[in-house]
Amino acid sequence: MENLHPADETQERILTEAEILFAQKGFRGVTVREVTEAAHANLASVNYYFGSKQNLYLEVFKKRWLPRARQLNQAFDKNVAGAGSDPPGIPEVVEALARAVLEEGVMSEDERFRHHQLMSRELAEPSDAFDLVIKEAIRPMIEKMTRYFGRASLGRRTDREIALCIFSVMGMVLYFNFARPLISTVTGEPYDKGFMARVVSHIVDFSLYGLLGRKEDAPCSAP
Amino acid sequence: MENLHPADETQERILTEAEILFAQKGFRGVTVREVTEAAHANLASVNYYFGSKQNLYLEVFKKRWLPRARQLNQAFDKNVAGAGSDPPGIPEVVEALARAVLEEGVMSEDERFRHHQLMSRELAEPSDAFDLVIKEAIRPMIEKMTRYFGRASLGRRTDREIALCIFSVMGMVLYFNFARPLISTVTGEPYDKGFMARVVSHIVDFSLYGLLGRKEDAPCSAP
DNA sequence: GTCTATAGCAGGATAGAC
DNA sequence: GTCTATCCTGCTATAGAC
Repeated sequence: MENLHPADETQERILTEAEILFAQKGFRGVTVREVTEAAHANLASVNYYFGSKQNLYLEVFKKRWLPRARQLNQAFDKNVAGAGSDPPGIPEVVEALARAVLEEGVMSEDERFRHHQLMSRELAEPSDAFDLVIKEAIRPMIEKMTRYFGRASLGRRTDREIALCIFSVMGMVLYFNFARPLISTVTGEPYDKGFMARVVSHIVDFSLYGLLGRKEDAPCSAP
Repeated sequence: MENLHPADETQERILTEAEILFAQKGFRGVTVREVTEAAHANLASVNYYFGSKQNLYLEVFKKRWLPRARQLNQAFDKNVAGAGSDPPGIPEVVEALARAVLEEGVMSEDERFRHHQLMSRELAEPSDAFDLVIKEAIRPMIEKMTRYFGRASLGRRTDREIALCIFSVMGMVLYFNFARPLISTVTGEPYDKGFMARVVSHIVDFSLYGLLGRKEDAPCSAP
């Protein structure tokens, strides 16, 4: 007779629920009991499949986070290529990035939110997964953008200045994710699709022209 | 005979060490044992003076975080006033903000770092202290900046767009603090005074002119 | 006010039946 | 592979001696 929950499916369910909970409350904030209950699995299953809670956390990054990071990376490439201009200019690259990272595309709004939450936690308080995040996802992305920006000869900026610019853009992007409680409290607006769309075009506009140096009659967010 | 550790001093020591630890590891990551040991106080003293761990956390915000937030706020005002121009322009306001928040002034580098760490944690995962942070520190600051920016008639931006701009600047500022592990790993540079000075001028420049609209070639609104 | 001792509980991990 | 029962550690909070 077949089992109701075959092994590999149980593993998958645990990974799924673990990721949701780790993103919400961080490693320390989550208990193994919580995870297994959410996954409708037995308390012992985490240790059976993953050896320890710590290793489950790492596996969430290896099996779930990393593939999505690569998806985003590909979406970015596709967006840049889709913009047409060759070589792509700064506006095209920045918009491609913001779209890939913030807009509903390959993954759902919730999934993307979790993705950034998990990453933000690692960036602020590194653990086992930090190296993996840096080496496999962030550094390649930064190198790619440095090449784009360098090729477009970004003002007379040095590589070091370009790195600061990239961090600034990343900072805005992540901030609009992790500070959601602040932002919706202060603006009084719901964090919905419409708001996100305004955030994306704001970030593009702000990154390109800042507060003062706007293109005449700039695009910015409409309503 | 006088006591070696009078009551009020013990309270103060506990607050001091608690703040350091909460900033480093968050509420859940810190144990009462850790705090009392660091403060050279008894395990029972946290409950004696503060009632509970949760309330100790809240008191750290009331007694330590808030006064410093007000100091930063005053430093900001002073910087704006010191810039001379009346009414102050956008560049003056942005620079005054970045200086107040990032540069070594009223408080030490470590102290400022802790301050932002504590705040970032609340912004991402609100607890009891969230309302206090918003009402007493962030909202007043945002309102003040909205007035400055509005008075300087920032392009033809609406209040809603101005709010997004303010969040963007805040996002960069906080990101350069909380993502230190990432930034020093990727740049390979130490997070010292020299680096921070470059970060401040980068943030000012980036906020004002973005990637493209630099001073020399893109005057649109009045400086 | 300070300290020791401990109650009382939650958590991660494991042994062993099925 | 799955599940129950349990061990053991480490936590917050408190009682009560000094």
